[in-house]
Amino acid sequence: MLKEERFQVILDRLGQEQKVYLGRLSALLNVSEDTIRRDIKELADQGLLKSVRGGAVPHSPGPHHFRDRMSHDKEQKQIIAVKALDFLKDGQVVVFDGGTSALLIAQSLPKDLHITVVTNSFPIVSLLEEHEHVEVLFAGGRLLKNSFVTIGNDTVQFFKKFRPDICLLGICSIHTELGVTGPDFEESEVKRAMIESSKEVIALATLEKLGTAEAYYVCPTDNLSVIVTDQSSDYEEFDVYKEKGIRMV
Amino acid sequence: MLKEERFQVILDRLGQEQKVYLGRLSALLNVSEDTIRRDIKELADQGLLKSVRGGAVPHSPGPHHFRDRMSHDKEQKQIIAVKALDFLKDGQVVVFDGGTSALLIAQSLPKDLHITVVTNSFPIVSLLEEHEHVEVLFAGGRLLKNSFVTIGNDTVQFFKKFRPDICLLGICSIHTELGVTGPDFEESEVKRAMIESSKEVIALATLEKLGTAEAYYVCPTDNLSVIVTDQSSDYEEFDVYKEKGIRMV
DNA sequence: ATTTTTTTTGCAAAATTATGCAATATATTT
DNA sequence: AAATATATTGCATAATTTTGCAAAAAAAAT
Repeated sequence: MLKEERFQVILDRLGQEQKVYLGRLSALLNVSEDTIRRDIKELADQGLLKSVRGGAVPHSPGPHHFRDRMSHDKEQKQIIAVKALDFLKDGQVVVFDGGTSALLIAQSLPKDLHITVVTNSFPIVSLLEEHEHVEVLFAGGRLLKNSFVTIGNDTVQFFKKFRPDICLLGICSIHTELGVTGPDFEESEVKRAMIESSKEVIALATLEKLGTAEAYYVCPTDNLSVIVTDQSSDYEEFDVYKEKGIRMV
Repeated sequence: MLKEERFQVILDRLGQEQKVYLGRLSALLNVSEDTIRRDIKELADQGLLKSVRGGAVPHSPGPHHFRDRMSHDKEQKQIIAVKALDFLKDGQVVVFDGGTSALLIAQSLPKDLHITVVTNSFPIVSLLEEHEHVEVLFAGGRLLKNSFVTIGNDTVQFFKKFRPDICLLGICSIHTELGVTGPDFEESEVKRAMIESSKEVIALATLEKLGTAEAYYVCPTDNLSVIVTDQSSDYEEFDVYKEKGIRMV
């Protein structure tokens, strides 16, 4: 029996059931479980299914939905979130960026904090639902379906109307020379507006973001007041920022 | 049994029930509560549900969980929603009011309709998440926590920027002499802005709303093009509107 | 403040998967 | 057709993950 035939059988079954087991397939096709396992691995590499312990399940395709990206760096980002909370005080007006870093901060926000939140992110609003003492100002604009933030000129103009105390800025890439950059033009525009209107910018960056750059320019590193990262140990790179008067946490 | 199968069971249950319990699931799936707890934790990390003490509740980090307390007139409003759908055509720019009437329309919206929606309501956006061909423009402003709409001057200004084809307007109270009125000043302001910018206004009113009035003025009846109600039988009151050139459905 | 319940954490047993290796089958070259 | 190279398969073993249990910690309830 050809390997391709087994592939077909496996995929057919997955088309009908929601799962396949190593043992069953092994018995059905008269090969060892190892073989089936290798088959599944190969199919998984092609993205045709998802290999799981004990078998396989249909691969849920589709481009990165908002929910998926959340799990990525979660530990590191959670660490960052906790550190960043120290900067928030009662009475402040705070901008929350649309990224997942800021989202985790919103998630950890104490219920008794009295602040005004300015944001363009629906998930943030959703999380702040229960916080009675948080006033929310939402930036209008065109809705970006996959990340649930608003963008465009309206959004930019909205941020320009305020003078918030703090901006919690999720960082895609940051580089000592090239400054802060991001992968999307319109989101970069919005970030820039947030930054320029705020008195103080707190950058939220996992270590892997440091020293990288992307296509669209957001702002120079000078605009940042604080960079919050997930590691306490010192890197040489930290010193470059410190010399610029940026506080590293 | 695959771990993924348990995941599926848990998520399925959450799709139907409002919550799931560790104990029940443990018994149902023949695994320890610890395992269920870990499953829930994993699903929670992916944002597929929210882990709570003793079990889990539905939750997406995207919108989705703006709880709609629209039990009141649901049947009548559903009737209205279906009727109102006839007015929506591909290519139109449509304003959705923040009320529950408009919400039900959004819920019944065909997936293949190509329209641009302008709204100040989070629940509307949440419902439109899956509609690929609907572009959403969201009005920024101050967030009203209990109804999840934005209000205030920013919201008003946002609507003034457009010239939508249709405005789907939920009606609190309408009176042949006094016009359309509502119970909240700021919401009235927003409604007025929606109405004034739109070419055509479709009023959504259950019968009990007819002939009543409230504290804050929204607009005269002249501004309405169509009134959609939940009864086909004719009332004398209908004729008054018809004489004014308003179509009754 | 105390009791009860639930969650977290460490740990060991069981199950699953990855890896190296030898045997077999398949393809390619001469 | 024979020889050689390449790929596939099954098995043993090592590494990893999952799972349930028990104790400690934390959170509600009283």
